[in-house]
Amino acid sequence: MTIEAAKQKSTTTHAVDSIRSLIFSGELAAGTDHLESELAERLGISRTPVREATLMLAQQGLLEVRPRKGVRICALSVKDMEEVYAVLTELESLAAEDAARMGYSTRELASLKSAIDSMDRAIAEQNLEDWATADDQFHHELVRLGGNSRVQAIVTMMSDQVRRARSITLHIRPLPVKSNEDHRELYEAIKRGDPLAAREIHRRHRSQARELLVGILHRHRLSFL
Amino acid sequence: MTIEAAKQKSTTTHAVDSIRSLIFSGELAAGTDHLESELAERLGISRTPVREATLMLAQQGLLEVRPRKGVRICALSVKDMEEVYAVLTELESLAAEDAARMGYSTRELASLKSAIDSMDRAIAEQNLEDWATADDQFHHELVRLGGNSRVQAIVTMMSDQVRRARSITLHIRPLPVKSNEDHRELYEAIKRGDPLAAREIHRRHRSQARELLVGILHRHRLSFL
DNA sequence: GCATCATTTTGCGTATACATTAATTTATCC
DNA sequence: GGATAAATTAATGTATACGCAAAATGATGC
Repeated sequence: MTIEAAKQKSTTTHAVDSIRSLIFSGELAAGTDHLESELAERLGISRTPVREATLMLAQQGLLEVRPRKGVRICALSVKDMEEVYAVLTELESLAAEDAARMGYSTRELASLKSAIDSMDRAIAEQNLEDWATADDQFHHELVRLGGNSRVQAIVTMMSDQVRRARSITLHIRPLPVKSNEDHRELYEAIKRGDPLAAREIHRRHRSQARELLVGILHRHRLSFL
Repeated sequence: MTIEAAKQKSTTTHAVDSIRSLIFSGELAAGTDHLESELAERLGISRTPVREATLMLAQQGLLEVRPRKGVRICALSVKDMEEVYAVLTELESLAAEDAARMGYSTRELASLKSAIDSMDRAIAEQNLEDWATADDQFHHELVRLGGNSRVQAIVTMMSDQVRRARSITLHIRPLPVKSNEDHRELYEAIKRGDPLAAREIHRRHRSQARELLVGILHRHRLSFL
């Protein structure tokens, strides 16, 4: 572990991080309402940074500000997940295409490779949490390599929503073995500089992931989470 | 014109709108810095709603909050415009595809058609401002018909950036005649329910628009605006 | 007993006050 | 004269105070 100066965050930043965590951990459950004053007290800070934090999180689609009713944590319907997956499919495919066009060296692709290896290991050990973490890392690396900062920002936002849904669905879906074959194939396409192949491989990958997830949600009657 | 109750906006909302306008009109020029207190005084309000507004606008990519230096209005480099166009190309093409899949009636496509007609008229009259307005309307309608609310939100954000660049480039570029042929062709594809054609037509359209704009920016040495 | 109106409470939006820290200026030392 | 350090200023981040409007509660009339 690296030694880092304890970077002092502003209270507003702390509020953003804390509220995000509370949402992801489910302590602020989807669909529930929470007053500014309640959140402020919970975090031991005043309403001002809480307000600023909620405004930002609202822009990010994690909650809704409803005057006098408190902020409502966004519930994710199946339609929401379909929307999110559609956006991710498009933008990550673009990133894959762009990444393949960049002519990255093996060294520059090391972190992508490393993410894939981590996923392999996690699957071998049947450790779903590790797999999910590595999967996040893979997708994050992919868009980083794509080099479009706006795509990165959007994908990060959308990935947040996927992560929320996945915390529910992770344990009721099959081991994502095929998923990893796709990732390797994509890695190869990027390494050999084949933009169109990279694009199509990832597009297919995301489509299948989308259908898998939507299928699960429907079968388990998880229309909202 | 419909009679509407003058909806009373909150001061924060007013601040967001005002600062946006000031940015679009160029009164807050790209690359310039502005203190919270300066903006507050300018708008005749306190710092609180200004802060909230700037935080939101920062999330939307229109400005950057730089502690102790004031907020900096984002300058758009050629790379920025390329990024924006890349995102728009992907997401609008998706919207076109989805719209074609919806099986909309002629009546439901009326506003799209109307936008195209407005563009035709504007071109005939060589009225570039009207053309730009109609073009915005067209793209807005297109993503609305696509039915993905996240795509709509993202495209709206990106369109803001295009609009800023366009206010500079509008008068130094050729009359967008070809552009309108594309729009008609897309309209037809959506009407007859041909998703793949709709997707490809719009993709091509956006690619060309992107190359046109980037070419202009380069030729005129407009690396930043 | 129910509806309507008055009253009270609550939560939010905004302003303001205050503390903190970065930037700037000034003074001092070599 | 230049550099360094102290002092001052300035801008932000945060807390608090306040007024208003919506919701909730209670009272009154029928």
